[in-house]
Amino acid sequence: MLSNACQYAIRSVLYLSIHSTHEIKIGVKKVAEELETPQPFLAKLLQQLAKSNLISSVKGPNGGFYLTEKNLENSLWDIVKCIDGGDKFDNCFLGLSLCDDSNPCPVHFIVTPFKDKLLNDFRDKTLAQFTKEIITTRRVLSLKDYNVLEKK
Amino acid sequence: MLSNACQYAIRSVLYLSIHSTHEIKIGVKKVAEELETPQPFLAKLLQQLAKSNLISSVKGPNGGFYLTEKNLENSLWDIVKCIDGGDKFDNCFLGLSLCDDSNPCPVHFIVTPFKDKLLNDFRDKTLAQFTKEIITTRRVLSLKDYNVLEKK
DNA sequence: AAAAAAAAAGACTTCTTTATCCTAATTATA
DNA sequence: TATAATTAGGATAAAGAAGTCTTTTTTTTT
Ligand code: FES
Ligand code: FES
Repeated sequence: MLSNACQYAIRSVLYLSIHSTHEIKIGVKKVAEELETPQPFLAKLLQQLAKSNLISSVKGPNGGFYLTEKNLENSLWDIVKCIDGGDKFDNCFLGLSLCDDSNPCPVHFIVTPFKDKLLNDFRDKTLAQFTKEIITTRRVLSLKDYNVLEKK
Repeated sequence: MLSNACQYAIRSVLYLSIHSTHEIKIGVKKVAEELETPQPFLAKLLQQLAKSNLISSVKGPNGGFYLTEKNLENSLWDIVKCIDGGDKFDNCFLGLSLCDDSNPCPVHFIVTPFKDKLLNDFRDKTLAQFTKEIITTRRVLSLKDYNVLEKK
């Protein structure tokens, strides 16, 4: 559904949203390590997000990426739009050129409620809200330490 | 979610399920035209489906593809398994290496109910049942004539 | 002012998916 | 039996996505 790139981007922004502030900037290297994503590829994505003012960045020593209060007012949907484009959820699940209630494909009414719900969630919640939920409900952004935990 | 190839395959099988019988076989050319899919590409897919005994075929004049009673007992999921592989729905929506209730990503509990429902629908209904539904509820497999209809 | 650390930018490579083309094998029918 | 229609199979091409590498620019620190 979402491209690889977009998945990386979303997880990165959420990561920054949790761990960065204006004072604590985080470099690509760190983010890529924590999320286990290819570093140079992620760098491109963060650049693109920064260019679209979805995240903030500062060059030079102790520089890096971070989110401002304003950045936190954006939604996950803004990230998807930036990386994958805004028509990502418009397509018919079976590849019809148009997804439409009046010409529904055989799985249309199974798929659309879900798409609508997801789209709403992505569009209506700010990153700030989303992040708060992530923290209180202990959602994970990386399975980096999963094996370690299992070994215990 | 599903690959292009798999979407074509599903629509083709449903098309055959509606329009073909042992007596009425349908060639790739016809199917590709009706569904507006690239012909040689679709040919490959139908070959693959035939090889896996999901559809039947006969060569030569008046030959083509069709579904037997037995073919109709298969499910959409069988088609997905044949073309995209059986792990298609296992992946985490945000790209974590594992999708799992005990290490849920931020959208896990939004996404999984849908995936489960879809997977059940795909797995539990036979093509025969599915097709019956398609006919009684007038679902569409192609928007070939959509523009024509609009023009009227 | 120099050096070092980081992001920004662009060119390039690799991999996967999608799609096409050509030839062979099979079968009905004239 | 010859011919034509049609699937089967293999090789190849084109496009897009994913990922890498190198150079430039900016900024902090010494
Ligand atoms: S028409 Fe296929 S999902 Fe809406
Ligand atoms: S863990 Fe991400 S969708 Fe299940």
